Amino acid sequence: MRIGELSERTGTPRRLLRYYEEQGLIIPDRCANGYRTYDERLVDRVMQIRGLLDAGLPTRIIKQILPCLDKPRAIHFSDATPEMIATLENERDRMTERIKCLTRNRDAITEYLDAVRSNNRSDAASEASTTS
Amino acid sequence: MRIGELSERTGTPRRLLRYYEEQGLIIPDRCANGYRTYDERLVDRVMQIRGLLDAGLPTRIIKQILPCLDKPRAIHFSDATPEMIATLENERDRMTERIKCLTRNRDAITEYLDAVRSNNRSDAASEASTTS
DNA sequence: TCAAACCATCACATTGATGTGAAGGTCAAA
DNA sequence: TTTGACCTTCACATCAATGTGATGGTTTGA
Repeated sequence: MRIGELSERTGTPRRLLRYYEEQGLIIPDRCANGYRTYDERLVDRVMQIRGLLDAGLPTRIIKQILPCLDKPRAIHFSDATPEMIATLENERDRMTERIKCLTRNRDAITEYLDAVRSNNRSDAASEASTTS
Repeated sequence: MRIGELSERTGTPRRLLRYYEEQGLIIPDRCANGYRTYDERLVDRVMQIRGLLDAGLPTRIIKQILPCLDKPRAIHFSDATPEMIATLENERDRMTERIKCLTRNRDAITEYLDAVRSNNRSDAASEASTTS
C-alpha cells in the first residue's frame, strides 16, 4: 500500500510516517516512480511504534528494541551483543517502572472516580428525600 | 527544605523544579528572603510527577489529575465537574492503553532475552563439548 | 569581612516529536 | 488533455521538556 492508505489505516500523519522512516523505524520499499510502498505488516508495526512513543519511549530506543520483538527471532541473534543485552535489560526495567507508575496512578484515578460517583449518588438521594 | 535539597533527594535539576512550579504542579512556600521552601511531602510528589512525565503524560494532564490522587480527597470534590470527570475517564483509559502496550512489549523483550540466554547456553555447551 | 555556596530571575539554546506549506512529479478519470 | 488527488523532497515553525549561563542577592563559616 502507499503512504496515504497507511496513514489512514493507522491514523498517523504522512509526515510522521516519513519521520519514522528517517529514524530507521520502518523501511518501505519504493516503486518505480519513487512512491513509498508499505507491506501489510507495517500497519501493526506503526501502531506499535505509536503506542511506544505515547508511552514515553524515544525513537532511538524503539529502534533498538523493535527488531527483538519479531518472531521468528533466530534471525536477530546476531544483534545480541553484550551491550545490546544490557540495553534491553535496562529498557525492560524502565518499562516495568513506567508500568508500575501508570498502574498506581490509574488505579488512584479509578478510586477517585468511584468516590465521586458514590458521593453524587448520595447527593441525589438526599436531594430527592428533601425535595419530594 | 530548600530547592537544593529537594533537587538532590529527587534527582531533579533545580531548573525543572522551577519549571514544574511554573506549570502549576507544585507550589512551594517562600521564606522571607524569597527562597523557595518545600514541604517534606513534595519529595514523593516530585517523583510521582517525574514518573508520569516519563510515562508520556504532559504537564497539562498531570496538573489535572494530581489533585485527585490525594487522600483525604473530600476536599477535592468541588473539582468534579462533568467535564473533569470526562477528562479523567479519558486519561484513565489512555493510561490503560499505555500499560497494555508497555506490558506487551516488555514481555516480548523478556522473552527475547530468555531466548538469547538459552541460545548462549547451548552455544557454550556445544563449544565445551567440541573443545574439551 | 571576604569567599564559597546557596538562592533568585531572566533569557536564550537545544532536542524530539510534530505541524505546515511550497514546489514539483505521477497518474487516473472526465 | 487537463484536472484533481495522489506522491516526492525540502525547509521552516512550533511545542514541551530540558540545558546552560548571566547577573545579582543571601547566608554561612574561616
